[in-house]
Amino acid sequence: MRLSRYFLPILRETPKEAEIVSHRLMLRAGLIRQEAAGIYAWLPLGLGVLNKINAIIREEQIRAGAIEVLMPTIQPADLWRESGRYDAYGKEMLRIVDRHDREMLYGPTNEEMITEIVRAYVRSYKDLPLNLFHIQWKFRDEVRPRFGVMRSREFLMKDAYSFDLSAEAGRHSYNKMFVAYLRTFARMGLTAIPMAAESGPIGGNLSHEFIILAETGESEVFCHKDFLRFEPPPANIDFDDAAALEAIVGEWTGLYAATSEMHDEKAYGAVPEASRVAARGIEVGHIFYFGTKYSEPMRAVVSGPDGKEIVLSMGSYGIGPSRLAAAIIEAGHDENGIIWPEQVAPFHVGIADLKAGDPATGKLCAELEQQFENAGLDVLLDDRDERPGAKFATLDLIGLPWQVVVGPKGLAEGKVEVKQRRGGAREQLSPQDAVSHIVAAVKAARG
RNA sequence: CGGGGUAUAGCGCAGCCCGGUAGCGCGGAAGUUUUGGGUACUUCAGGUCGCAGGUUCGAAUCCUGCUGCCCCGACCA
Repeated sequence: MRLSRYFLPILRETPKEAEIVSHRLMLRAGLIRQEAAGIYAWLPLGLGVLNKINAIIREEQIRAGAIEVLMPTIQPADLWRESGRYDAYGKEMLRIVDRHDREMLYGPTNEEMITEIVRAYVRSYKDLPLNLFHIQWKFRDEVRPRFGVMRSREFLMKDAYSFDLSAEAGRHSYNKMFVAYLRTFARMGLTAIPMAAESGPIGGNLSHEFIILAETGESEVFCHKDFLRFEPPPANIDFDDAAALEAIVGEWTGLYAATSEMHDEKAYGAVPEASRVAARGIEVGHIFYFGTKYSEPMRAVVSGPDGKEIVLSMGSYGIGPSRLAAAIIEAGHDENGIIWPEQVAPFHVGIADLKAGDPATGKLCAELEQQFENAGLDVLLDDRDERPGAKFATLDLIGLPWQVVVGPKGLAEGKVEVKQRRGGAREQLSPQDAVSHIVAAVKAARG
């Protein structure tokens, strides 16, 4: 992609409404634009990140056996009357009336709808277990949206819903998602720690929040230091091996970890002092097992082997991709801008043509661009007629993991400068070495 | 929803107290200059001063009402 033909509205100054670093950088780097309180448009660079996050989530959901669907944003109120949540939900639910005076709502979540779908088609125990997920925009009319897309009213959400014949099978489904989440966040370059959680308005009795540590996190968290060294489960894990999954979950829940709401001073005190971590965290995922909370009132049942009716056991599993984009920035930035991990970077490499219009630098830049693209990397070529300083500042701000600087000085010696955004290390390499070096590094990071 | 702010050019702000018809920096356009870490200078374009009403010869400025947005708290993926 040529920057001269792209849409990258970067801001030199920080809009005053942005308090936390991810919000500031998302506005400055041209990722998002606020359209109303807690409602954002995603600009090309931001959408690029969001799509990469979604792709990782989708891959890991499918790996764990979940199947993708897409449910609407607008739902009929009657569905929510069945579960009793229409009156229970309160003002956070955006209620709307259509031209026929039918009561509708902009969905804050989809348990009722997925239960309606499953009960309509699934009649036999042979059709289970089933886990359906979707990635869709949701709306919660927060009293006070803030921190940009970290706590917005409209937000993108991956939600998976599991259906099982028994609580025990439901537990296995829960564990599948638990393990999938460990892999998902690790692949985004994040260390997410599962913490015991309140199940809130969704209901249920088994629940974990996945929290990443960040100074600007919204909640106070306490955990054992060893979590920061845990390795995520491998890609070839057998999701049908219930015992193996239970062992992994056991390992990841064996050490103390809790948010302030669930904090137990006594249990935390039992952790050796040198291993205690008290920090702030951002919730990026939340999983629940809630049994028959919705299937019972909504009559989601199947016939068992003996012909008797079985009420389905359910769980739901959320990840907020839009919030994750901000969380990843909170976890990776410096004074100059964003530092994207390779796996979610909107472009893997940025090429700066320091003398746009010069035939020699232009030719080499075009060749480099082509070679990176041939290797499957996403490339942004800054071919604008700008001063070198402006190009360096732009590349640092938007945080692409690798920068290749092509200028007349280096070219005279047959070299280009390769800079790694994280850490800032720079070296002079031949164009060929630059390509192979970066391609190898990106492939290694992608795993 | 309680408390506190704020609204003037794309962004950041001054002007308001003491009413006289709008300004600065950045950004944008044109040009000169510069050429490896947001260069310097010149010129230009761009604003129903959030909206509605009122006071006044005259309102960005004073008064009333409304709305948007932000911050603190409570709440929350």
